[in-house]
Amino acid sequence: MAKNPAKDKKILRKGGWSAEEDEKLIAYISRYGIWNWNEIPKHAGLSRTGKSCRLRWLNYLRPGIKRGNITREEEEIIVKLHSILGNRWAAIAAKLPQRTDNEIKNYWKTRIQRRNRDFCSKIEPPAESEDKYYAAEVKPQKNNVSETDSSFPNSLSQLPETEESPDSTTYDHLPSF
DNA sequence: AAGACCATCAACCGCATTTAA
DNA sequence: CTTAAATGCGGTTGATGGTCT
Repeated sequence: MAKNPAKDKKILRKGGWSAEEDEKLIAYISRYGIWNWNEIPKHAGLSRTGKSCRLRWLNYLRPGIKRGNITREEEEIIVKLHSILGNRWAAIAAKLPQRTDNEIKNYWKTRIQRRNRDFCSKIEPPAESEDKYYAAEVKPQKNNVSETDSSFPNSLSQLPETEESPDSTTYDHLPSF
C-alpha cells in the first residue's frame, strides 16, 4: 500500500444524476470530447465511474436525443425489427437514431411485451392474429397522441438507411474525436 | 382519504467483445 | 501471442408516481 487509499479513492456516487453533475459532464465533453470514459469523470470533477458517465451521456445528455412519446410509427418499426433481430436493442436503436437502446428496451418490456402477454392470456389467439391485434390496438393512455394516425410504414424498406451512423450529425458543436 | 398495488424509466451490474500494450 | 483495460450490450433492479380498492 504505497498510497493513502482514503485520499486516492473518493467515494463514488451512485443513483440518480443531479443537474450539477449533468452540467459538468456536458461542459467537459463539449470542450474536450470523449477520449477515455474512465478518465473523463476525474477531469470533469465527477465522483462517478466512467461507465456511469457513459451511460448518462448516451441515454440522456447526448445531443439530438429524443425521449418519451414514442410514436406509433416508431413503435411499428420497433416491433418489426424485434421480430427480425430479437433482443438486439442496440441494433434496433441504430435504426432509430434519436432513440437509445435503453429506451427501446424499456418500451418493449413495459408496453409491447406486456400487451402481447395479456393478449395471449385472455384470448387464444389465432395463429396470425398478433399483427391484427397490434394494428387495432389503441393505447389506453391519457396522453394518447395521434390515435387516428393511419400512416404506418408498410415495410422496413421505409426505414431510414442509417445502418451505423446514429449521431454523426448531432456532434457538430463538439470537437472531432 | 389512505394504503396497496402497478407501470414506467433511469441507472446499475455482470458478461462479452474489442483494443492497446 | 497474451493479457489487461476499456467499451458495449442486455438483463435486472429500485425509485417514483399514478391508479385502484
